Amino acid sequence: KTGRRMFPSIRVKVHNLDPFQQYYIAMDIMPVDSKRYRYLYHSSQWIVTGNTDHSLITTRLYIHPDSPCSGEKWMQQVISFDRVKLTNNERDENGHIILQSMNKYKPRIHITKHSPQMNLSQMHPSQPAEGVHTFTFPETLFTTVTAYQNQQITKLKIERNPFAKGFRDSARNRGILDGILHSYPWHSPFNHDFKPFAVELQGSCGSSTSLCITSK
Amino acid sequence: KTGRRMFPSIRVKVHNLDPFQQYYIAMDIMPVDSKRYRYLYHSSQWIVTGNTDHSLITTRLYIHPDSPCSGEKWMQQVISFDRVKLTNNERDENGHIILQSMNKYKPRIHITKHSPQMNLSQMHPSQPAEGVHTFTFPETLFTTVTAYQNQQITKLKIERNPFAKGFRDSARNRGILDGILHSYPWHSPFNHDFKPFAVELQGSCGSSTSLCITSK
DNA sequence: CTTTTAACACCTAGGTGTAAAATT
DNA sequence: AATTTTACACCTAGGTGTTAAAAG
Repeated sequence: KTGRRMFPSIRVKVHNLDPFQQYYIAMDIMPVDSKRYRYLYHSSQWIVTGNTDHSLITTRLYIHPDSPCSGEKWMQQVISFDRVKLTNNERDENGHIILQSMNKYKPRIHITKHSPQMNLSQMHPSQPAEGVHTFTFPETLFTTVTAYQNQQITKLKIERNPFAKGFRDSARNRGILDGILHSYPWHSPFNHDFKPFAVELQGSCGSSTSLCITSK
Repeated sequence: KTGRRMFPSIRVKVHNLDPFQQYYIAMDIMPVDSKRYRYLYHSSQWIVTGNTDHSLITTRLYIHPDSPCSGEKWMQQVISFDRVKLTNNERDENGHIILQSMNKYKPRIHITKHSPQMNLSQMHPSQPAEGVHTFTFPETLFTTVTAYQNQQITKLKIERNPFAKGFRDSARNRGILDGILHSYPWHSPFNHDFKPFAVELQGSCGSSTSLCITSK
């Protein structure tokens, strides 16, 4: 039970940080509703099949391994969350993010100044903590699964994830993927399925501060 | 030019930290003298062949990747520095520790409380900084090389380093290593050679504070 | 019936000493 | 002649979807 990475991983760029200030950057994943879904293969759509009580599980926070780091260095790089791992094991002891299968989720990015009195555990509750700036991107909404429900997603993963290279059949899939990639350039959990998004969209910007974050 | 790990890696246990205080733990490597050495194969010993000016190179600090971390968690685990990398490239830009070949060095372990006004760069100069506790272990003294000078060291590495398993010839080397291991249970750089040490020795203890560190 | 688990072959990524070549 | 660099085969370590079995 080691957990699984998300495949198209979350990658962001940050702007307008204070170059000389130290910051923590972290990610967590919030449910978008309290519904459980099922995929209808013949009609290629997700339908609601029940309810989920998310209030029982504490959301876990993934602190970016470069934290803490100066604003200058954060802004120089594309910040990748490709090492974050997801699990559906509610008793997980490896610090992975715990999600429930067949539910919809959306990742959040948190940025906060590095100060000793700031407890990182203050970052992830639903109520925003003082001094923590949180950003989400609508296009990163995804549905968790333990087995792929959609052959297009499977093909996308095999073709784009380097670790799945062993399943590539370049001759057969050539051309087929082009249309898929255009509408499904994104995302995933333990095993997964997700909504399309438009590439190069701007993410939400914190208007009350000078922090700004962009999806990349 | 990626640098090389040290093989028997530095592994320490710490005691008497404040469980609720945050600490940084780091390592650097100091020259033990200003001499350059050569190995005499026929007499199996190192002799002085010249001088080295270490004052031109700034010592680099390897901050343990778990830093910063609470005293409680530091004390729970064996702290391993197996990921530190050494290089002889004076223009290295990967943050590796820069050493010169055919010289003698000794690693140092630094522990300091995590406070925002503490600049980590204060840790590694020769003059100890305020609030930084430094420990060394005589048994970890080693000599740097680019090619092994001693067949016993080569055999030790092949037999003990998991990444060198491909060179093991269990039939031929069986028994030969026993005597070697008893007198050479230690250490290494880019490529390397090193002095013996007695296992289970206690390391130096900071008597002016309650910090205590033990080689493990 | 649907969903989850576990073992698996097949990859990426990177740490070894070796041996030949290059450097000094 | 001594030392360093480079490409290499051979490992460890770990991330894929697949598949059959297990669980519900």
